[in-house]
Amino acid sequence: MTIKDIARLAGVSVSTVSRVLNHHPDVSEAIRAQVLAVVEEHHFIPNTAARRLVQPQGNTVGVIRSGNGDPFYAPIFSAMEEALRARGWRMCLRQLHYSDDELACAAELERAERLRGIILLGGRFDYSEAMAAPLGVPFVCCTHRNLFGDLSPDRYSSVAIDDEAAAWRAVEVLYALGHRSIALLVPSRQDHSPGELRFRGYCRALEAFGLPLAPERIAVSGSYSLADAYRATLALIDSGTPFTALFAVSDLMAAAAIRALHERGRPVPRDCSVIAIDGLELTEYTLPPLTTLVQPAAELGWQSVELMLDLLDGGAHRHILLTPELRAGASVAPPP
Amino acid sequence: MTIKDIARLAGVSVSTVSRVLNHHPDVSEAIRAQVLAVVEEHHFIPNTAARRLVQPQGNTVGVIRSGNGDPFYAPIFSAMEEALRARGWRMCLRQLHYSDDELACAAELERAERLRGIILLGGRFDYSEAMAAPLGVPFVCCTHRNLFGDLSPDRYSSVAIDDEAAAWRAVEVLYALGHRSIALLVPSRQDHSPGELRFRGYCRALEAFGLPLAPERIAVSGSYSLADAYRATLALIDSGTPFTALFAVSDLMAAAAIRALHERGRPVPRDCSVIAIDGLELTEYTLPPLTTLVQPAAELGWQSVELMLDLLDGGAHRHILLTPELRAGASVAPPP
DNA sequence: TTGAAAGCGCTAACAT
DNA sequence: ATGTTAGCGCTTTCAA
Repeated sequence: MTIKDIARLAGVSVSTVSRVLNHHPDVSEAIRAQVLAVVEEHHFIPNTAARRLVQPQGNTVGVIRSGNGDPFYAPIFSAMEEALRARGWRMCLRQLHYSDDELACAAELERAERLRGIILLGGRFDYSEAMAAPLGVPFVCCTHRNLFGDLSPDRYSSVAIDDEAAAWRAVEVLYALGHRSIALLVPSRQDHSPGELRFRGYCRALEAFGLPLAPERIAVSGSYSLADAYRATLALIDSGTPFTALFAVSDLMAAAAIRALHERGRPVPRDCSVIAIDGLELTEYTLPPLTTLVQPAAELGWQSVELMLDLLDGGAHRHILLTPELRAGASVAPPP
Repeated sequence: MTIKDIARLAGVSVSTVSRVLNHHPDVSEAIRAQVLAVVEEHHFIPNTAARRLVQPQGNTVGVIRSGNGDPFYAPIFSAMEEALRARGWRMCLRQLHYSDDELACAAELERAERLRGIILLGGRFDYSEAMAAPLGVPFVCCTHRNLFGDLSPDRYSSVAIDDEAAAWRAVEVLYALGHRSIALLVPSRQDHSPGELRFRGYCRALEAFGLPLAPERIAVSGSYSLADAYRATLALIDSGTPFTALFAVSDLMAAAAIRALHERGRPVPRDCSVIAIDGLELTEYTLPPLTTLVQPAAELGWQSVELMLDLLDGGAHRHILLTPELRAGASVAPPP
């Protein structure tokens, strides 16, 4: 079933069918109805491949999802998919692991699927001009910015929270409660990921509050995984370093940390407070409910689509910084 | 950049370039190398739209993801995406909410994207012949089977766990510990979702163990959401109905139930045991770590791809039943 | 082993 | 307002 068949059945030419299908105004109402009737009757849907072949501009946006497996990205991704579809755009997805090169993948996808633009969800912070060079279409970073590479800010767009500021706020909450020995749980001090920025925010906050930065109070887990966070927290506790509060850079890591603390006889928040950043829905129902800075997931998703469509419409690159909201759980309290 | 350009640059004809690109054997090594050199040099990737237009058979499998938002599906989906890509297939994704009609969406997607097959992730259990009729390509259901509709089993394939048996096992674990008043937390008794099957398994198990089926011990939450599960559990507790254990039909619901129990002064597992089905990674790190029947997520994902490719290869429809594994957490104990 | 040419289904000039 | 027709980039007969 092609438009040729529809044309024949409706007693019109293919171009008329094409016009009807593409909502062109210059078709008489009578003919339009006539054609649509046949289309409906046969459940006809035009061949997308042919359409894309002939239309220089497609309507597909690529989404590269890095750090796959992290539940934090799920609602952001869903929001993106919905926003894209609502605006009449197709999405082409590629899921990557943290170690994969998302920019190389993006370039490949762009050419293979004739993408109009690319949204990078959860990528890295260290793009160079050279890495971005193969990309022929605009791209927007969601949940990250290029803070470490030399790629100019007017070469890409982004939506993210201010990780450093968020970390500062987390530490501030603990400080305001009276904590002076605040430990940190982070995957790495210098992996150019959000963790590094949150580590920075932690350092700056301590400094601002006149607290010493004690390296022995920093648990480096090596990854964002629950298992690694759990192990690193146990090691921190077992090292004997005193601390009355812990700032975990992600909800997931905080959950693992709380279990570790509990198992070493340090109930949260009575013996130790825990705060984090991300705001998974589930951690609102854990014991204790986690106090955390919630990232506006849905907004991150649709803002990145908004940014993309604006770009495709000739708009300039922009960088949006969203503010996380403190979700008061029950994992923080004054020091014992 | 098209194969025409490549042909010109390599000093050969377009058909030769096409042959090289498609790994046809009848090309001399010299020419092949010559062409590949030009292809490499220009990072040429053939236009997929043109390719798909001309090839009667595409290489795209559609994935319809229902019940979007449930974190349980995430690892299954990732496994699918990876399996598909590893075998050289493209994936076209559509995310749906529980209320959407996945079969109608599938039919539309099939024609718009020229799909070869469709995988339904997390759909319903009540397909009729009429609903499946518009589908012109084979489909496989992942995590569900058609237990309520009249669609014949040889019209589709499936991979899932035996929900009823899993529920039975969950109840059995509680029974073996000595529990005789076992409550149930379920979204609905008759929504044709996995919950209904697990409800059935619960009923059958009680019957087999000679335990009465007390309707007042069944908390119906209305949905799979944390918030609803939390409310329903509070209502169950507040109703005064005695119970020493609770079987929640999903991990997520169990987490919410544990918090509710805790807040009403019934610590888990000392005062009340809780068991569930699904096996989210996170619930292994909650307090207490959840005892649950873990669904083999990765296997569900790649088995559904396996089934699909087998079907596309002329194979017959099959129905695979996987067995969940008991993950011993710390949320169950003998009754107080 | 290689090349020439037809045609996949569609859109968009251009004609009428 | 409607029809005719030339491609879009590719694969695949069919010839050489």
